[in-house]
Amino acid sequence: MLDLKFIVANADAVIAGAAKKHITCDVPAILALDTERRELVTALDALRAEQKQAGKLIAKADPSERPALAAAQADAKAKLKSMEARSKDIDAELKALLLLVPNIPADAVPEGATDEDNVEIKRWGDLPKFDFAPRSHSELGEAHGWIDIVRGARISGSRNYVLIGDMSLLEHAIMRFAFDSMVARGFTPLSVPTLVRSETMVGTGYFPGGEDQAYRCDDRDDLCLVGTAEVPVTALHQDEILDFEDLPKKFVAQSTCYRREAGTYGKDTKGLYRVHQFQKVEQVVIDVADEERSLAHHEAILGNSEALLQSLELPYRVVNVCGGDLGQPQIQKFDIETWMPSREGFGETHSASRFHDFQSRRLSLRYRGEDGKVRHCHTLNNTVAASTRMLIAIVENHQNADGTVGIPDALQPYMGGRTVMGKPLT
RNA sequence: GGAGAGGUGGCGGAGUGGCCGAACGCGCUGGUUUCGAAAACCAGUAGGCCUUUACGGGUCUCGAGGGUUCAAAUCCCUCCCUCUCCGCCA
Repeated sequence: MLDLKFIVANADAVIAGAAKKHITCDVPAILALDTERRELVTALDALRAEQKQAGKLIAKADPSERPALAAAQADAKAKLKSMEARSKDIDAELKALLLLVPNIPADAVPEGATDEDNVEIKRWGDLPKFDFAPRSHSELGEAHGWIDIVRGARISGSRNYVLIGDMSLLEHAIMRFAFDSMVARGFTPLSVPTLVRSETMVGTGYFPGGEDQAYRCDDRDDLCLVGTAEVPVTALHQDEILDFEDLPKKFVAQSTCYRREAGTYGKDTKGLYRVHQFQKVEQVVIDVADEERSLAHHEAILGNSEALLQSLELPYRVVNVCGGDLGQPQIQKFDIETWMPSREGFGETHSASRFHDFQSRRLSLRYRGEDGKVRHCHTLNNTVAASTRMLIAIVENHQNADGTVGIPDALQPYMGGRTVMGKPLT
């Protein structure tokens, strides 16, 4: 959410920002409502002041005079009531409109409509050259009995899976390696709820707009399953005023992630690429409202994930996500795409976002600055490792001609010291 | 799921209709004192909104939302949350 005062003062920039993101929002309606709101609040406050004074006079007056004085307040009372009702309506309308205004993308965000317009800014690693026909992770998974899609679907419907044996171990190995490496970098490990109130989904910017992508419990509980630990972690200090000495706060959390993937029928149906549930280690940074510091954090959290991919010996590229492919809340986003031989291309594995105070304003996440002033924090986050897409990349990139898979050095300690998984396929 | 208790400022904790945005204590900040520190003493110390060049003024908020009243932290209703006991349970 943007600051209403900021929108009023910078309406053109807000409109231009929304256009760059290809998102529609009604700024003129917001301006009109705000004008009405100001006039109303001024009048309302004056009336309330009168009312309070009158009340105090009644308290001091002789009891015999009270009924008459009280009766004289009837008009003011009625007027107050209708003004308050109107005021509440305006606030509600304004809030609803405000929640739909997107954050303004940074100048460095490229113009564009879809992910095809994202701009590659970096490439690392040599693409694997196979002197045999490489197998997809689905083929390897099936041949080794590592992945069971059929039973996954039988239990839980399409886009569900069961990992078996070494594949399950490898999943745990990746998650633990990712988690440990972030703790080693000074991030505070967190175990958080994956079931959150819809209010928290609004606070982090997923609602309104993303309802179709989230699983929601039934009406008995107003709870949603999160699509990422970003949600509970960013919301950890909501409604608080933090001390600037305690910032930045850097968190790492592993969680199960649930995604409905509505509207993706027929897309990426094979294998583990697009699934309803996976594990993910996520990094979140909360800091003071300083653009330079936010930028530095953004580079740092991007670097953290790059380091992970490098130690897993996986080729990847970094793209600067274009305006049209940016979500409503982000100032800027860098995606890391890791090479996946079966796709004969790079597949998105990481997403590093910078929000400035967009989320913290919704969450009422603030800090007291050195000057004593209270401001909204800046927030950022990035994937460290998402289980299924990492599994795809590792298994496909490190496969051998005989169908075995080399375990990257970094993961070997987490795999009982083994260097290879799977028996040679005939 | 059943029964009960409770949600007040950074924390503890008063306050059961008007003088309460809120006693008192702790904490924190500034000052006095001191060679320095501690202690003591004095002062200050929530946030949102409107208004004002500024100083300031006004208003709202005592878990959330409604209601009663001239007037609500205080009375009534609904919801949320926490705690205790019982039941169930990984």
